[in-house]
Amino acid sequence: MIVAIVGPTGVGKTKLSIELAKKYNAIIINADAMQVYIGMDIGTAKIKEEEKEGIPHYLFDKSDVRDNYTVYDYQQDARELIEKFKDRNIIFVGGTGLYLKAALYSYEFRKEDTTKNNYEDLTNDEIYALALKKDPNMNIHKNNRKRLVRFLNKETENTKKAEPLYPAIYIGLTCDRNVLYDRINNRVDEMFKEGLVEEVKSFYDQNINSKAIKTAIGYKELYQYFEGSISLEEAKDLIKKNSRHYAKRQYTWFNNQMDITWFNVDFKNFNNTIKEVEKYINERRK
RNA sequence: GGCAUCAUAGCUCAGUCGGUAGAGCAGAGGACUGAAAAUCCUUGUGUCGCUGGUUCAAUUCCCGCUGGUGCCA
Repeated sequence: MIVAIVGPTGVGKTKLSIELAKKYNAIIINADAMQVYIGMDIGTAKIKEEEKEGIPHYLFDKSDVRDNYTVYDYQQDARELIEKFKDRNIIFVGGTGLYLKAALYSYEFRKEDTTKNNYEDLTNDEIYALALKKDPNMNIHKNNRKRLVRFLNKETENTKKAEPLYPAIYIGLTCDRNVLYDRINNRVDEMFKEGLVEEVKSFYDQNINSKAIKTAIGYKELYQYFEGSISLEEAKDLIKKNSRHYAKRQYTWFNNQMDITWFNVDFKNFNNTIKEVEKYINERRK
């Protein structure tokens, strides 16, 4: 059985994953694009060693921060684990919808041009025109330069709609939007107390400017602070804001890209939530 | 106390030489096949502080009131 626990940042996915893993004697596989990196701990709210309660965790701390770990790598690694543990219960936990879909749905990544032309000297309109020339049905917006360039560098694109490849039970954790935003804000304050600034500073001092650092919320903003372009307070507020925006995008993905069953989290009595989810899983696996 | 100045969307503020208003941020919705915590798209009606006056018509001009800010006492 494969269970995937999804939802926005800060709803309690990690906690639920441990409880369910204990009940179903499952292993846990990370489905979070940033928790794969070694050393990015506080800022990614990664589970601590003592919280794992002896349950095997995979694809956490998988890559060096300096390396570019991509969806493609994730798909390979995740599917390898699915095969390896096909006789066991597997729980995916994480908020990166694309990673989950790449692992569990029929995503096929096609070969890309390795010369990596980034079309730097072309305007958005010119790149857009090139993409349309390549495929008139292409529907990437002309301002989405990053995706247009990627599209142009690909030999072909798989246009088939992605179907579920590995049967899985999708559990979505959610709560009232205002409650979630409060939780996110408070969690950022907690991260600062736990030493987020020091964690990020050590990367900064090592002169690391990798994709992971430039991408991850909590890291990119503190880099701006170290570089002197914003104050520490501003960095903190930015982290909160970006986390809120991120949570919203996660909802958009999970609501529209995957077939999720949502559960409202009872923060006062988390056991209620666990029981509700467990009941649902037991019904579904019959 | 006197003089000046401000009061407009949740916030910061534009603006209307008088015809009931618009940006940024916040918020909301959406897209998504090798950077995904990324990248990109769509979305702004609110007693224009309160009361009265002038006017066909006032958020806009005028009197007063209330509150904020600054300067002078």
